[in-house]
Amino acid sequence: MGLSKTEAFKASDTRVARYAKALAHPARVAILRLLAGKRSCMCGDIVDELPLAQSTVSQHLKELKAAGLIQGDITGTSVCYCIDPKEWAIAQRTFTGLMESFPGSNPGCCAPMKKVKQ
Amino acid sequence: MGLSKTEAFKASDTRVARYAKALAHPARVAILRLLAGKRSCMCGDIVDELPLAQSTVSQHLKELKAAGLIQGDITGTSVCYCIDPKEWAIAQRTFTGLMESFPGSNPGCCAPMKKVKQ
DNA sequence: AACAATCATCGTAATATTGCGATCAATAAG
DNA sequence: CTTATTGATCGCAATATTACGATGATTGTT
Repeated sequence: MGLSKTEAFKASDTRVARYAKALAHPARVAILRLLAGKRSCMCGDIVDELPLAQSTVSQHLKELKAAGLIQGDITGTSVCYCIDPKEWAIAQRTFTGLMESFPGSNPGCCAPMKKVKQ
Repeated sequence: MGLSKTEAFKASDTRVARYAKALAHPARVAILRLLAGKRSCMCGDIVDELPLAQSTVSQHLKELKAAGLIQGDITGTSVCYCIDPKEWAIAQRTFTGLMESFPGSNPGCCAPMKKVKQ
């Protein structure tokens, strides 16, 4: 079906998935790194840095914006995109919250016998 | 086209995207939380906990395994899945590495004038 | 050997994503 | 007013994802 049954899961899991989806493409990660590093970036500069067409980059920016991670302000004919610090902090906590829920080691788990093939 | 031009991006960005993709579905996040919490989990238990068919869960497990985040060991007729501590630590560093690349605030960026519509 | 249980895989359908060119809207420049 | 420039949006094509039922393979049980 292709339709994620998002409603049927816990809100906390859905939130992780939402942020993760925003990071699930190298182009979007690259964009975020550009914005995080330069702390300000014109849309045109981003397009120049990536091996993608302008329309494609615009779409990725749209997704990052939908996820709340970035915001864009119009300055004349160009647009300045930058990271939304508040949302970024939430995303950071969201990821560390998941990652730290694992104690760090798995003592008695999965006695190392035969690995499943798959 | 639908084919991610993965080759054209930096390896570090692709790595983030790979882990993020594994977390980009609530069901997979839920699975990881189950494994992280119980520190050992039979496949059957996971299926019982999720509102998805067995074959669908199996597919999600396959993706998590492909991402390296979990491993599965056969015990008789059932399979014990658990988190791969080593890979999990790498993923953790990968995410925090990205998230911390942002200083935390955006002083002079994007003078708050008109927000872009989109 | 026959049967049940567990889980992977296959086939299929519905939907989402990725990417591009073309076009549109808005502002700036002449 | 006309023309660039910038960036969003539309429409399309190719591919990926999500989900399920059916089927297979493996192991345990009778």
